Amino acid sequence: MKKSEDFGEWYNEIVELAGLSDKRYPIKGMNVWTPYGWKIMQHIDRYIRHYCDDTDHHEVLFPLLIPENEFSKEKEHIKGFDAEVFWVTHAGLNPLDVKMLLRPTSETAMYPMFSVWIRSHADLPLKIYQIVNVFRYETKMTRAFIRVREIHFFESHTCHADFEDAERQIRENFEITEKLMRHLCLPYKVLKRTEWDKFPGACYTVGIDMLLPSGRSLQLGSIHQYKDNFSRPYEIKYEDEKGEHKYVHQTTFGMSERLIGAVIAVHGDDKGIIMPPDIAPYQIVVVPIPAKGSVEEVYSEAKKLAQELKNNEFRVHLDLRDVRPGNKFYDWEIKGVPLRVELGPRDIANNSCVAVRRDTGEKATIKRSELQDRVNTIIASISESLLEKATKNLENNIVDATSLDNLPEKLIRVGWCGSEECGRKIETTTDRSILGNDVSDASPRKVKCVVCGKDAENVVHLSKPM
RNA sequence: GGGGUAGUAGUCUAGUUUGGUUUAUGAUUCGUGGUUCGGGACCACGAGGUCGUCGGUUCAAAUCCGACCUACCCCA
Repeated sequence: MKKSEDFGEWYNEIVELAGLSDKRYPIKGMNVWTPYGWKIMQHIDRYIRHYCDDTDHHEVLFPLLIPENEFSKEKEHIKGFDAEVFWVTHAGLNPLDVKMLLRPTSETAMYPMFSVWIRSHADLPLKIYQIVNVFRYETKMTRAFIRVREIHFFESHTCHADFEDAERQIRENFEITEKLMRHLCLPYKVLKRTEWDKFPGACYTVGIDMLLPSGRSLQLGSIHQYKDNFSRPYEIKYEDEKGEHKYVHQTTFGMSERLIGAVIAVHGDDKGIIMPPDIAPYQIVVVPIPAKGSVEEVYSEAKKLAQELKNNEFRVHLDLRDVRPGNKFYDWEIKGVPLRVELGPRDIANNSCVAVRRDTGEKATIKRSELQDRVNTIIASISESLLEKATKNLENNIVDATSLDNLPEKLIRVGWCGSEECGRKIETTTDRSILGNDVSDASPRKVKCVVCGKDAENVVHLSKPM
């Protein structure tokens, strides 16, 4: 189980051993969420709900099925998704006149309703989101959380009076992303996609990208400016103060279960995964160390200890299984519980316990009277150091290049004049994709286009996407 | 998009070359009882399989043939 030797194999093995998902369900790319993995996802969803609600988005739930005629209204959009939809062609024994599809994303489910809901400028902005599963017929090899056919994700959809207000929404989405990623201890890049790589139907697309240990990039989410590209075919109009009828401007924002894949990939080590404390199903596991003659005493003290920690708002698991302590240590290390607290006869005699950090392996003997403070400090420090380590790692894997020869398997930055001709050339000669320029970079440097040599304003990131 | 390899208890695996005495092998896992417990314990007894699915060849198929499903790999 060496992470550095074969990342792909390590990843599959860890997902299975840690009990995050079961891929034995007999449909390709449709895995079962097992309890431990689902708990992680629910913690992530909880933060998504919190930050969406906090910014006046409202949660909704649209039907899974979309009729074919609604799906077909925006022509770029169908072109982009046609090849990867699952169709419902029959109801009972009867073939359907109008086929239905399993949503690959919900624009075409929601927008007919938006057109009914929105009448006046007073109805704007409309900001909604939902947390659902979507279906995409992936033909490539699937991988738990990273490439699946049934995807758990959240999508927010907004409608605005004009382009500027939609732009404001996109800036708000960047802020939500930052807060969310902080809980996951994940560094990331916000990169504006090329014209030929944008979401089908969008005016522009911004990707939220991170880097895997293999050197490939992984897109964790995306934010789209639609302008009025969808509101025209779907007739989403409002009447402004002057009585004029105008089309709304729209945005979407989404992130998926890939976030879990990223957490595993970035923080994990040879012993297993390491859960960031904010999303860990259990932040602390209490392992009693019984000894001949003191079993009852150790167990009852361990129960007290666990309850004490629970009272201090930690998510705690007390492991009373009848297996040896060493066995439990290995199990919880694979599952990545941030902090392990051991309690044996020696500790009881000293009125203390032993705390072991999952990320560094550091052991500390803690007086029971100081338990709450010390544990608080350690948990906070684990979050900090996970983010710090991951950030350093990302920075060390970004390389500025002035030519396209002999590029390492990292995130490459090069100058690009912005022309499609040069862009395509960059992609074909390097066998990489242009992920785009960093939208958070406020002071663009003067560079030359790596292909034509002209002055360029775009410093774009290249990588091989997962 | 094109090609390749594989599928035998929860998991890994022997057996497939050359169809027929292996009761389909072994380990692990699981269950019960006991001794244990500060980094993967041990003893005893027990449980677990339509050999991926469907069809074909044959007196006879885990074994040969075909399709499909699934997993994994390589190339574009």
